Amino acid sequence: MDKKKKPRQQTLMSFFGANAAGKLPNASQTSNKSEDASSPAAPAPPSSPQSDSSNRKRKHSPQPDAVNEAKDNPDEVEMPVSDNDSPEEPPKKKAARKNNIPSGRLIKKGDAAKKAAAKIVTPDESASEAEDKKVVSPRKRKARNEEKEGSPPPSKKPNKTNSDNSDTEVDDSPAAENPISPEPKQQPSKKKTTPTKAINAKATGKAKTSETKIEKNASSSFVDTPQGGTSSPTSEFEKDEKEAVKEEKEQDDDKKFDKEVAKATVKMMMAGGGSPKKGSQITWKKGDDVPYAALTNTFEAIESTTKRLQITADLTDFFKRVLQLSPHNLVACIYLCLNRVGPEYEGKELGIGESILIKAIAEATARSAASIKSELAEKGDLGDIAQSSKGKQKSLFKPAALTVPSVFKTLKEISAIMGTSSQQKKIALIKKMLSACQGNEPKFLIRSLEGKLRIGVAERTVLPALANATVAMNPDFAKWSTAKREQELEEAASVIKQVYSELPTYDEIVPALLEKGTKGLAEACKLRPGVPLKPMLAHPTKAISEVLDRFEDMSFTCEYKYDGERAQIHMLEDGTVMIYSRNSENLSAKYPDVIERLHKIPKEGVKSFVLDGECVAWDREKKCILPFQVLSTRKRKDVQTADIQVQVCIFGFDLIYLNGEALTKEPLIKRRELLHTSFKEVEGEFAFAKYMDGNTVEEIQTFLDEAVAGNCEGLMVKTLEKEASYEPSKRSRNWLKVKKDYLSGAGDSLDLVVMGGYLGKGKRTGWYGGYLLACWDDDREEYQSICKIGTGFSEEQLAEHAKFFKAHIIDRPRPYYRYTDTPNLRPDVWFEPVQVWEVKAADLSISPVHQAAIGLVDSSKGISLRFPRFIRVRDDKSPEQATSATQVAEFYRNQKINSAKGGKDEDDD
DNA sequence: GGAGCGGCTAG
DNA sequence: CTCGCCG
DNA sequence: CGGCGAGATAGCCGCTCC
Repeated sequence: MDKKKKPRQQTLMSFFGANAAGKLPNASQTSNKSEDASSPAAPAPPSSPQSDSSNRKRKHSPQPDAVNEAKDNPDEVEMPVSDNDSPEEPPKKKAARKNNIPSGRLIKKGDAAKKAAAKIVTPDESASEAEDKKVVSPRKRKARNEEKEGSPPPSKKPNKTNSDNSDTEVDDSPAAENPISPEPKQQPSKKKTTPTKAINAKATGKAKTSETKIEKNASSSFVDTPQGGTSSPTSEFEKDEKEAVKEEKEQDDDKKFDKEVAKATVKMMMAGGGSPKKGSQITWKKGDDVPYAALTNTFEAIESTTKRLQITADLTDFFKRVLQLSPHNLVACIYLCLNRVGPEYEGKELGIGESILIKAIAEATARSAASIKSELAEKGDLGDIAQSSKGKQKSLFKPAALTVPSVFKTLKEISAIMGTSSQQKKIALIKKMLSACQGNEPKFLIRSLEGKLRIGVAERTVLPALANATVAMNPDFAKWSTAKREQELEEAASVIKQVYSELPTYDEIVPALLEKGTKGLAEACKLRPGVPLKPMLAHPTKAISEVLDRFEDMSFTCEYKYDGERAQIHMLEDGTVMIYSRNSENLSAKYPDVIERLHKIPKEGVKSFVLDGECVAWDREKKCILPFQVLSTRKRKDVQTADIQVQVCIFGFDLIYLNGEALTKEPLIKRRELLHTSFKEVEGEFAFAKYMDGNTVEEIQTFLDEAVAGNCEGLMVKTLEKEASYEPSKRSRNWLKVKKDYLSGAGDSLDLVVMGGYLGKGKRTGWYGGYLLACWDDDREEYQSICKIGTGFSEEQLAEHAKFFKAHIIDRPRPYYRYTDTPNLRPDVWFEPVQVWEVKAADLSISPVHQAAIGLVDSSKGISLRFPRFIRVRDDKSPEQATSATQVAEFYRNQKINSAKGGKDEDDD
């Protein structure tokens, strides 16, 4: 692991000639200096002949050996050091003074040192007031810590140690809450915005209470609950029964998990822990439509905790009430919980985004879109904004209260609107709903429209809750023993998950459930061609040894992992063919060519099937696989076979259904055999995924190398006999993937300069959620944007960065910042070029927007990074020591070469 | 006909 | 992808 | 330690608006 990281860094360092950069801040600093100074080629002022001539050389030599070149001019690359005396001056011009300046390194966690250093670097920016302000995480976890035992947050903020003060401190210096503020001028005012669960939890006291309840309950008595009915006093023999159940069957993990859930659920049901704040619970008349508020109150309760069992319990409780009073609303409730307007494969989407929503809220509340936008930057949640704005608006007459089906129906309507002025129509519908909203409804309505409920609920929570609720409706439930309840709950959860994974359609499952209960469900809802099932997914692994560990003495197989798009191909008895994506989206319109020629593939006697495979771009002339980027240029709608540019080949690797029989329970070895006996390959159209059943490291390594050489991403490793069924719900990650990245040094590592930041949303409110990074082009003397980055940070780092950059905000980009000024790319806040980050990326690609190494690989387009992630701050590097444009270009060319010939050779260096 | 946005893929 | 939380 | 949910990334196509 280290092994891979290290060499790469060394490579970079050697490019710069920066001796041992990164080891000892001080040492390296001085040595850099001395080396610079003593070097005869020392950069010298901007106009120095040296730098000029080297520039020229670079420009004229058509395709020089880039490595050598970089080595030739290490000083030039590392030369300029940031300094802010004259910010508009290109950095290079300041190079002459570099020896006097401690460079961008300054910033360490240590306080005093940092203050001093920061001052030197930015005498003009009033960094001072930022300094003493601690960074308080807006996150719930931290607030919880305070609340619970007052343990200090993970960040080593010095003045945070005293927990008792923390609350007061927060109140005292609200500005410190958010190390960043959207507009530097208008400092965040007193009002502390809390998008976080913690504060909610604190306010209601709920999360805590329920925790306690659970604890207490586990050990001793329980309380009667209005919902659960009167429960028999089981606590004494609870334990024995639990034991009994436990040893009964030590099956596979997933079952165990279900069991745990079941146990906990029983407890909570008995304790009434499932019902959020009784007072706020909304009831309605039997047979009426469920009030929307009943749902949003449930959401509110769920949002206030992160405990999964608690969430399940809350949801269960809600479903129970719906089952009791308005079962006909259940489907709509479920869809709203999942934030969907219908089954996935129908592909219905709202077609609403942030900007449209802002407009709608603005109109509905008579505010300006601009003011909403700036509030959004501050608060990070449109739902909250809608809610507070709404409060001010008192409507003259009250429209009828919203109900779950009415909201659901309107959402469906919205998703159906298309064509001219569709946006206006959508806005009108949203306004109408907003005006009928009360209480906490706007918050969740808006979040639903945004497509992000952000309360911690998804399929894997809804399904068990649904199961629990159904079981609890059993008239005998109250009479059952604890063990019986647990068992029933567990079984139900497992059945529902199983059924859902094969037929992911609530429209069918729920009615069947209502009619037959969980027992008859599996019989009623079966895998069926035409309805996409959840695909089996793979778990990433870092090493071949990890694979061997995991599968120990089970038989397994390795397959090529093709670089394309997952394709689940269905053929019905009547010959209809459909293709679905990994997310159950219907791709049939995208691949008419595949559908047309699919009849050639099945052998005699195959009447219906569901086949799992990968759809890959295919070069018919060279008969080879093309990269994903080529595939992605295919049209998606109304594709006519005649004008298809990118040809495609399907690589089949699994067979899930054949001639009326589901094969999901069969082991892979049998499914694979059936696949091979039921279908035949057609060159350039259909092939079986290449596989190898060997099980030694050497064999696998060789196979992996071959796969990579054949333009594949790596390998998939799957069990053949034991635990080898196709059951996504059971263990959705029972397959492993080994990526080539691992082989070839885990991608490229670059050192990049931070140019600007984007305000975070949701749980990143108050910090920068992402940053714009650049490389340094010394020919053009400018920083060129290369990617945005938003991942790889811990929360602590997020806080540190925000605090650090606050002292380096500038009101407009430096003239030597090169980027494309699109709204998407333009940072919310610009920074001085003061810090270098090490960033890792999977790939480099020609970018339509980024500017790195422009003119070096493509005359008008720059290069960007794919999947960049933050590794660490490079305090030992000044911004002009960042990876240079030439190096970026070189990386880009290098990867092409490597992928062309198999990538194994550049492991080290 | 281009900009902006939404929605999908990928990891 | 990464992270943090939960069980 | 694995499952899950949430927040990020690049890049492409398609629809709407201007």
